[in-house]
Amino acid sequence: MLENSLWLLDITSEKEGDKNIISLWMTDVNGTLYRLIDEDHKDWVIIVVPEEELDELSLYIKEDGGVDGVSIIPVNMYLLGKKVSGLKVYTDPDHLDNILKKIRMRFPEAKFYEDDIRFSNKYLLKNMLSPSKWYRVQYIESGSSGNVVTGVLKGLDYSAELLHFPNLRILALDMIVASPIGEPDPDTDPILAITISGGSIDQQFILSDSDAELINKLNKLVADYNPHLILTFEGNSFIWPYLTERAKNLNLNINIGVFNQEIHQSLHGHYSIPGRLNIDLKEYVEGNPLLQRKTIEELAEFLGLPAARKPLDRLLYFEIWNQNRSALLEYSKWKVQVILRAFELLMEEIFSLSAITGLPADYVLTASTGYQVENYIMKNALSMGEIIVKPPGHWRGTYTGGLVLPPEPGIHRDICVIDFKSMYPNIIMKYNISPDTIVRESTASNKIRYYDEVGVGIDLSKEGLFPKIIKKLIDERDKIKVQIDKYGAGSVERRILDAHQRVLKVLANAMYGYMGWTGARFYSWEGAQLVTYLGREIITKSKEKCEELGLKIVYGDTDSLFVNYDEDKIRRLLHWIEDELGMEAKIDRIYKVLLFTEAKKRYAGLTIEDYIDIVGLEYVRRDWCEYAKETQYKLIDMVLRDRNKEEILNYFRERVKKLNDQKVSMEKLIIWEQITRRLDEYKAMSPHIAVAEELALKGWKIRKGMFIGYIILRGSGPLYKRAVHHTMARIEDIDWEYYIYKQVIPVSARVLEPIGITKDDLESIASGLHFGMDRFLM
DNA sequence: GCCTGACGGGG
DNA sequence: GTGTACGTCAGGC
Repeated sequence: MLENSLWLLDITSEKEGDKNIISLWMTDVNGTLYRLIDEDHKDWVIIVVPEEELDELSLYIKEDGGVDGVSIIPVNMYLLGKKVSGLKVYTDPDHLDNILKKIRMRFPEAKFYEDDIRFSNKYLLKNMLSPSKWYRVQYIESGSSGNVVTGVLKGLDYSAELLHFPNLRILALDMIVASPIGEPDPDTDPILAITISGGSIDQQFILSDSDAELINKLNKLVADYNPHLILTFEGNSFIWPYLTERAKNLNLNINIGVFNQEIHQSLHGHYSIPGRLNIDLKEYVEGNPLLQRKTIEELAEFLGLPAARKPLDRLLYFEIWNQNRSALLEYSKWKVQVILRAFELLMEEIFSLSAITGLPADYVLTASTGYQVENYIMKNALSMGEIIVKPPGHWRGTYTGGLVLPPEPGIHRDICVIDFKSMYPNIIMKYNISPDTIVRESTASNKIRYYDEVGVGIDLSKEGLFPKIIKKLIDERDKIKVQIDKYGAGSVERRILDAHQRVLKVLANAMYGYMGWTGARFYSWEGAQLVTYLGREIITKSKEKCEELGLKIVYGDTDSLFVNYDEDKIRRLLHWIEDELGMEAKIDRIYKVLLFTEAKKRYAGLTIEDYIDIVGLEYVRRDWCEYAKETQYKLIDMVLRDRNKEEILNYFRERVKKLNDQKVSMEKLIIWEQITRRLDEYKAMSPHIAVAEELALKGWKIRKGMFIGYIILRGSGPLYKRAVHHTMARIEDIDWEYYIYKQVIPVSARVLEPIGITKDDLESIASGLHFGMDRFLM
């Protein structure tokens, strides 16, 4: 038997003969790939029946179940906090369905659990394994073919090693396809080029006779290089489905798995490449709220990577391919370089997310936050003796959320923001709120705390699953924060630890949202409702305390209070919060100048660090054109820095004049909006929907999540009849007045009204410009 | 003028 | 396919 330190890349399960075998795909520190198989893993189901039927059920399965190889273990576990006895029945996955069918008929009362978890995931959960971690592995080598060591797994121990990654071989890939009419179709439109880069490879295959050649080259190149990871941008949503379909039409395969297996679609639109990780950075971008437009250009900018010489829109690929091919080929090369560099910068985060949640590094990005959190909860539930329940699935209706105090409109000076530290996670811990501690009956006792106001009781006799998990996340994070200081700024170790602690924080913060999610296995409507209720209580009491102390409150939202910056009173407030409420609050930021309109959730401030902070206003939103947003930013800057009205109005006039003179580039006039549902599900017409329908008629696939960038043109009728896709707009058709009166003026008025400049004033200036007046008298 | 649908960012 | 609160616009009557 051999032993080695190996890093778990991925897990797959497949049928070989009549056996379902698990393959662990691992790599050693040098990058040698291992496939270790485990044939012993059985699928299982937990069956809970009334106590008195337990023996009968056990006997029935043993004698009448009619299936060989079944083993039964009696278990005592918790079902959402309630102790239950049941049977854990192990068998092959193929037989599981059959057995369940029979038992269901014979024991109609029986409840089944954990039969809805994927076979390979059960393996990880049962053995407490996470991908993207190191293990001490014992195995018997059964051969080694090409670049892969194959063997039979004999034992595996967790290794605490966290601070380095194996030497991974990485390939980034991009593909160019185009069609004269609309969306390229794999039935008719060949692959025009494939760009691949990574390690010493830097290649671009360009279509000559047939694209079959391109596919063959791709297959060969992947086999030769044997990468651990294949990176794309939009691989799962576009490249892989197109490539596999195109290959099928040519009687070829995309057989880029480690043993030349085909790539195939697995869960939730993820494509699985056996033995390799398929990481699609589009999915990273979609999960990162700091990125608005979800484009590769934005990702590059976000990470400080070089920009494309000129971003190219997919709608124009056909035209560009025919007229300026080299530009398109260069663009594709730029894309793969961005993908490679971006992954270098993001790998710590992605691998941390994988190691902590227990989902493989490629699938973890495909999974939404809810499923990431859920997998982490499942890991912990199992080790705490909780049965993993199924999602209850029915929506219990909406409930009241956080409390928002009305802002005091106008300009304020020296305001500080008091912020409760991780308010919801702390409420969950302090009040023991968890699906397994909720009590529905209003039984008052010393072990049950009942909240009349929301009609929810909490069992205080044992610590709940969610509080335990949050505590663990916080403890682990604290440990890392101590460890982190041992390493120098910019070191690999520090970056890994930092990514790790950020993921722990994100998960802790996501627990409340998960609790209120209808689709969650551990959905707890009562729990989520109680959390927000207690949050409102805390903020209300703190507000009253401020008033008592003589701190003037100008605004507050959910877990924050904006008060005048009086250090002494604030110190007393913070102590009171700690002593009386048992919560922790801190000074989050201090504003020299702060601007509020009448609207909640919208303000702008100048911090003591001289940083302009803009919240909720049009400047931070993507559904306003760039030109209007730039204007608003500059006006905010001028207002907060006490520039005089004349100067401010001069700037405004200059901005409107540029539009009036038609001297603004079209790019800055694009309005971006997202398609959030299928087109036939829309009840109302609006510009971006009209444009999307237009594109659909031209043969483009309109997918949920797509961004439509449109321009408003001159003409009559509703806006949606005058909106065109930005690639199809001509500058001479632009409705400049729309941009003046419906874009620039509203966003300007919003931030100028607090200093006494009205929308009417601005409109007079604008109309004055039409008539050739360049001076406005107030 | 008022209501509804749709969108996006905040905490 | 984590939650609720909120403002704003366009469309449609």
